[in-house]
Amino acid sequence: MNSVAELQDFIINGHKHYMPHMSIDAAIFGYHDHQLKILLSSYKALDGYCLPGGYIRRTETLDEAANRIVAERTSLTDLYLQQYKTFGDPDRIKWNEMDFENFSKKLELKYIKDSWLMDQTISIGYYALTDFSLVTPQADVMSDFCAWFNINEVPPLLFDHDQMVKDSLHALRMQLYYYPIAEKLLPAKFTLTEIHAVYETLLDKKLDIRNFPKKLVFLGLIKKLNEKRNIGPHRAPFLYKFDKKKYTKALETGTTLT
Amino acid sequence: MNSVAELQDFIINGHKHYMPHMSIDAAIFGYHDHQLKILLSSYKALDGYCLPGGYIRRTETLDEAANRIVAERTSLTDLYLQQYKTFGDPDRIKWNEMDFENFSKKLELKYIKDSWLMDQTISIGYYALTDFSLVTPQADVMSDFCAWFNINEVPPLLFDHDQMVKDSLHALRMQLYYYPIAEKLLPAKFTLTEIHAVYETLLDKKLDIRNFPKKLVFLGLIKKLNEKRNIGPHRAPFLYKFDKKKYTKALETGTTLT
DNA sequence: ACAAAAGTGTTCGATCTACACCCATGT
DNA sequence: ACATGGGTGTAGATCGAACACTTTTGT
Repeated sequence: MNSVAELQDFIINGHKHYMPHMSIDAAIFGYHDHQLKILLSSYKALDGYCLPGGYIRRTETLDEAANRIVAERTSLTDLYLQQYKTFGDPDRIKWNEMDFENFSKKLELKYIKDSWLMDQTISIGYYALTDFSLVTPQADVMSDFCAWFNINEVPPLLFDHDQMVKDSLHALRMQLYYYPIAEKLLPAKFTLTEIHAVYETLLDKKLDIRNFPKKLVFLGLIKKLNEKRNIGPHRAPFLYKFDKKKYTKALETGTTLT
Repeated sequence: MNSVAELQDFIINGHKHYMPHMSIDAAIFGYHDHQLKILLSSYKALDGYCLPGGYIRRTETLDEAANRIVAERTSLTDLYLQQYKTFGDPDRIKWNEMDFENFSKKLELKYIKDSWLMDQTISIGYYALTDFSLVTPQADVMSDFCAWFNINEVPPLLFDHDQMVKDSLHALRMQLYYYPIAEKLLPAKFTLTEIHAVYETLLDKKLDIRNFPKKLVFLGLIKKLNEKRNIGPHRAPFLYKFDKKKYTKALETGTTLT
């Protein structure tokens, strides 16, 4: 949805193609080089930031919808995506935070107030995980802007999105103990130092540098390759890769990792 | 909702008071004396069983709605209740399984086909846990009947409810390792044998009779009382109770229990 | 030779598992 | 005294946590 005309049509007729009263909000986490970020957007004439979201097409599964919504902002598909909780407090959206008139004026739209979009909405929370260096955040007609924020510098968000960030981050960290999620954040071949940094950053705690690889190799999740990477004036580190079979099996059954 | 007139009004005007396109389905698990059961209902003129469900009032939170829905079937409030997953496949409800004409005729209703109820619906899955001996299952105008089924004798269910049972049971068992859920299934004072049976039955596996109490007492979750129960011609077992403080704290933070 | 990062092994304590016999009570 | 279910302790294995020095490489 990129033109104002399309948006106008969406506002009037969207409920024929999308499920009304229902949205998906995505906490998209991005890792790169010891940093954990989250993608926030701001809407035209709304004062503040929120998680990117969208609606569910009547022909889509929830996972498909979440994938599409995330792809619209990141241009990436196939990143790690998980439903974690559904939010439905009747007062989760504070309508005084929405400035319809301003919004409509800014975009030269009509019918905002009576639109299906303005009814009470329950939101399905998804989180996604990707390498933020691969992503150029995309705004669209409704959003002023869309950008990565450092996880420790997230401003207070609109609606119940503070809660969503908190819950999604908690879910992500819990899952990290059971599922080898890190695969999507690393190149096909990576060093021990790199994967170690991923875990430390996502969990926001120190992991013993000597015990950590033991566990991963013991579990069979990663395999040492007979290659090294040249990194300048230092000892060349060995490269590792995920064992695809063990990895996908672990995604199903779960493994523990401290 | 107990009269046909109320139901008729609900079918026509319900969307003013309830969120349309959205329902809650509850997997209500009941434990008693080594048995695990689940509450199923069947709808008039629908061929088969399904999980009890309901709609969300526009003034309710999701948890409140789930509580109400569960209370309508069990007459109990305040049982252990958890949201575990939201289901939204566009084909999750096979409309050929719904026999509107038959249903309408049976209840002498009009307007079924055009009702808000007949649109595509996303369902929020909750599970609940209670002592089934405390519950007399309640049917209502829409349901023929509502009864406890042994968990191993659940017939194939309508819609995507087989998946719901599977997922909810999995969620329940996972949570049982982290949260001392059993409290709601036992009298205030209980014996080690009783709580042991609860865990073995819910997890469907053997737990060492000697190691099990060690863990619980070590964690401080339960406390030995200076009372015994008279159980006839055998040694009288000591009674235990949950340590409320530790218990509620564990509900927040989680504990592990193997 | 030195600076920078990689890589590696052992010990200790905690925890988990497995396992079998004696105890208390009522009839 | 006996039948029934209640209750307890220990040893071995496994797992996780803590910890510091040597190796490699390019300049």
